[in-house]
Amino acid sequence: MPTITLPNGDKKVFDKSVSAADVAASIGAGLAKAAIGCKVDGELRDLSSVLDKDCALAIVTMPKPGQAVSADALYLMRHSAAHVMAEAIQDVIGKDVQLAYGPPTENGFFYDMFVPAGKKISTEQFAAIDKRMGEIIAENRPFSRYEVGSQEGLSKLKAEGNKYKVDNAERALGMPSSVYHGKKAAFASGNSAAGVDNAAKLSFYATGAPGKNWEDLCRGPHVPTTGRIGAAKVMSLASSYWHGDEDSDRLMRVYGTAFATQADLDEFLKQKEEASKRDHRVIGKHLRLFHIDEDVGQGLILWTPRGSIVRKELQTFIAAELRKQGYTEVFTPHIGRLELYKTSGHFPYYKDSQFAPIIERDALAALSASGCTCAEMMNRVEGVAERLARGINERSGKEVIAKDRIMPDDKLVEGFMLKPMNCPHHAKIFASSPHSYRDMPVRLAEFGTVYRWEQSGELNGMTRVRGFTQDDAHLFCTEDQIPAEVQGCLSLVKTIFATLGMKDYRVRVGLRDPNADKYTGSKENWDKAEAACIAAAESLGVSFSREPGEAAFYGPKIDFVVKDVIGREWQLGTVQVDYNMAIRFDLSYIGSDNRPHRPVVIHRAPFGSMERFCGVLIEHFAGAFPAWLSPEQVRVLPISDKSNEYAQKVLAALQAADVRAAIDDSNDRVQAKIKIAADEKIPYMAIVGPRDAEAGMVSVRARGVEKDLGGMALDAFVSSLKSEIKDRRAELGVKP
RNA sequence: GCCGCUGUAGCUCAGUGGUAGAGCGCACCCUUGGUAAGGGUGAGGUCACGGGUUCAAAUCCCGUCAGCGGCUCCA
Repeated sequence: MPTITLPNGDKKVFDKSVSAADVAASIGAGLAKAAIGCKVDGELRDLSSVLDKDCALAIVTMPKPGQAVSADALYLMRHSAAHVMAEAIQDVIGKDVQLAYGPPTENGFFYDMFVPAGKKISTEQFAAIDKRMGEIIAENRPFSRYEVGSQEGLSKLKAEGNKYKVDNAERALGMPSSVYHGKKAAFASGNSAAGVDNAAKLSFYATGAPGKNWEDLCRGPHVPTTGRIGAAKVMSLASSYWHGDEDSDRLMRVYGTAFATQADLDEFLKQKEEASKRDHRVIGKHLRLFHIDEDVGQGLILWTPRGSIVRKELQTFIAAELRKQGYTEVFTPHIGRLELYKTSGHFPYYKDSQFAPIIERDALAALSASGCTCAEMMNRVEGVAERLARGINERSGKEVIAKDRIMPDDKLVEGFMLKPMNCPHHAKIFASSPHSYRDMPVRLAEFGTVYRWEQSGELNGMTRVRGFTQDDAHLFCTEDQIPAEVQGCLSLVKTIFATLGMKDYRVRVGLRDPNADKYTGSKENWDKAEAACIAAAESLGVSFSREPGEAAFYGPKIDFVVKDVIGREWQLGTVQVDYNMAIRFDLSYIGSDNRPHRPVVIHRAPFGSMERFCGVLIEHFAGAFPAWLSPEQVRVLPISDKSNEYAQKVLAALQAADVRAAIDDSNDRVQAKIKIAADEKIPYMAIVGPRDAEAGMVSVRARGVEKDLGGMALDAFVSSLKSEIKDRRAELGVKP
């Protein structure tokens, strides 16, 4: 006798168990028709779910025309569309394509599958797959759920010979996987297979009739019939790894999406296309902001004159803020000896993500004379590295700290490394002179360029590169100073985001994993540092997430993350507390007790890197920078040659006021000049003709405004613009 | 690094086995025009690079490099 509570609070009592569809029908024919699923006590379920006890029920419906589709409805459609796509692919490519895992995602769904050798899925088959999906949807076959006992289900899947589905089933049953033994196997529960109760069920969904139509192991839920999938489309291909484990099987991931209506799908595709026009790689080329040249190398940014202005303005801006906060500026070279990185721990441990060492000339000549090949040379370098990694002195057999691990008579190949981080150089500056507690904190800032060997497939415009300049600083402070210093770093980030009008970011506070013991430093220190990070994040006034396990092994951190136009997330600013570096470099300061103490180091980069930040900023503004950042702030447009002379006078006045201005004295008509300047996102146009010349005026146009603002006296225009630039205003505000 | 796709003029792209194309941009000429592209003429290409198949390759095949979308990674 279940009592069903509806979202509006109404209660319905039934004298026997009913399905959610029955309940919908009892409310109204319209609801029954629109229903595609339900939520029972907050859990999304099939519409056919049987309700045999009291519960709260909400019916999930297709939207009415003009109504927004609910996230639950989209989830059901996309989860169902993944089945339809998988069936279509098996029809088009072959039944021997083995399905692995196919969940809904933020904008659609994907299905990972193993494609046997000799077969492949390519975009050329998309049309055929789409067509077959359309047919399956048109057939309006029911999604039929059936359950079998766990042992029976497992035998069934094993007989089908698809180890991925066996793995899924075992995970669903809380068993350790019998087929996957990779590095991510640990998450399976500790139950033994023998302990699994056959009363536990596995659910399957047939797209049609069980035993007759296509089916898949799946926990559901789904829409009632394929026809309830409004519109679906296969989107793209990628490779993926089973369990995300790169040592494991490589799978093919097929992405698709589904929407309630074809119009929604078309709108989604259109939005994607519009977003791609804001892409910093597209705008950067069009506005000549940066260039990447094959001959220079992938992931290496060439800042063109226009882009360099944007970067320089940002650097000038932040440098002024740093002076206010008592930073001192330093300069350090782009390379350092391997010794330095043995101390810091960058070499050899992270050699896969660094450029190969630069071997000294004499060593290179000696190696070359002895017939040493390049490969052997690396072995010589890395042979040392291996002994270092073992941390054992081969003679004494004792464990030693990093620097002492090299035996004095070791025929070490000397060399340098392109710096992957600035901190070792800064640590050496700190160590170069004694410090009293009275000097602390010592804040060393540098726009330091670092180089990292990112995997080629990971490179992306300005946002993921192999050489980049961090607006880096290291704050050497006492334990007590951590909260105030972290606070200061965050206020810097806040100032930057506020000045640029960036509101759409999220903040992650990386904390210890409570169950791991990989962390450097005492528990008490960590507690204090974590509390300082959380308090600082709270003071930002924006929501943030606490992420246990996301701390670096050397300390907690606060990261600022923004999305690009395609929806990918990029980390920009970061603040990290580090207990480790001072130990590695044996840094100290003299306390009031006249004894040496360990400082704590805070690494921080409010922009993150100039490259990534500018890339994100280009997309944020769609290339339409505020006046203070614009490479060209005003373009002077003479009506005709007859006004060129006055235009030159206007240009000179602007330049004398440090305004970045240019003149368009081509023989285009003024209409064309306006179009060109608008395309180039120039903030202001000063149009001058004989009338303006006579009155000492300019006719002003502001970017984004359909018609001209009217005439202004030249000096009023210049001074108004100057103050807008000086104040770094985010909006264009010059008005007659 | 992995999977799929792509690489033709400075830019955006057409060209699918038979003499390399368009628009924009650029140069020059005409036009001297008051608010989102006036007109004409012209220059510009080892069709990413290296092999192969073929009488013949931008086009088909193999390899390399680079770009794009994902995966993995990101001290």
